[in-house]
Amino acid sequence: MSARAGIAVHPAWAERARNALTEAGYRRGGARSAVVTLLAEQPCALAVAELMELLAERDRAVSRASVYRVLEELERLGLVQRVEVGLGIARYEATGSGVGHHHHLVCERCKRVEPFTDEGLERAIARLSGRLALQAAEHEIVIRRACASCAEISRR
Amino acid sequence: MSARAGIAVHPAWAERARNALTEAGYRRGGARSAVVTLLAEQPCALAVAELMELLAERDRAVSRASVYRVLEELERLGLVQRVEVGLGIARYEATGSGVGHHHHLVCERCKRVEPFTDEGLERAIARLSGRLALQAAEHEIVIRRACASCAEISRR
DNA sequence: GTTCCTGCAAAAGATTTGCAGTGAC
DNA sequence: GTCACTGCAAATCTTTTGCAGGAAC
Repeated sequence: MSARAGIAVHPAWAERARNALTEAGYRRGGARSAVVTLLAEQPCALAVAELMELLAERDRAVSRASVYRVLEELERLGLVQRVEVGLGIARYEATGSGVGHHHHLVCERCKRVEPFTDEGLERAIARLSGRLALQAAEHEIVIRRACASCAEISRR
Repeated sequence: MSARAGIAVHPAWAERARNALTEAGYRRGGARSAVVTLLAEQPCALAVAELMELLAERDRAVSRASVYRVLEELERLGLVQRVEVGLGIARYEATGSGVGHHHHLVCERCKRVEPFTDEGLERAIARLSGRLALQAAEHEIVIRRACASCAEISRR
């Protein structure tokens, strides 16, 4: 489903996150560190359940309550973004400088979520921001369709 | 919050929805009709709670279970779109031909949801669809920022 | 030693489901 | 009269909160 262990996809983000947490007066607790480390290894947004499973697999289980609490802190600091892909559960991913900006493609059939980027789309959003006088607005684009493998299956 | 009563913003949609339901073998029950009528009057997506309140105000209260069931049927028929704006609750709105295609601006402060349209964005999405080989993909764009009145307040 | 962090269990919301009575055809 | 529709209540699922013990500083 995603990076197995140890390979930080966003090393700069991980460091920034730890510094920001320290500066904000948070202590370096085990649960908090584990969540930050895990998020730094993910190429795309994870659901809380997935996050907990991955943490448990590496013998660093964290309680549900702590996961939600840590994610909330990180979101408030602008380090994590909550992504709603339309299936009733929230997903979370690292965001901000040091992390590639991307949007999401959601498969209507298997529910898989994949990241994608598009220059033209970003330009259109930038122009739109000017028109609507939005400063620093976050944007999130979700496109729903059948993913490659599911489109294949339904074609049979 | 939205249209008060009786003024169908999407008359063509209402008729299409009723026909589609009939063709799909559904009977013209009271709850089903009430929900379709209400949705046809809304310029933007409603939460289930709002929908129930509006129905109750016009003395055509519908139970929560029925509202969810009707919305699910309509969604499956492609007549209604579920919109997740990132606050833990789903919103629903009429969609398809006869209804203006739009996206959503969500205020981070007061949680208000407003519709917006943008030609450049649509063109960018159309080009993107070609690139990703998506056929008939639905897209949904949510932009979060402070709305005009909230931006005003926080500036004081 | 103090204050924050964490896990557990319970609570709170949103949504779904089971079932029995009511209404459409 | 039959079968679908609806409402109620209970169940389920995600997320949040209260609290007591444990860890960081």
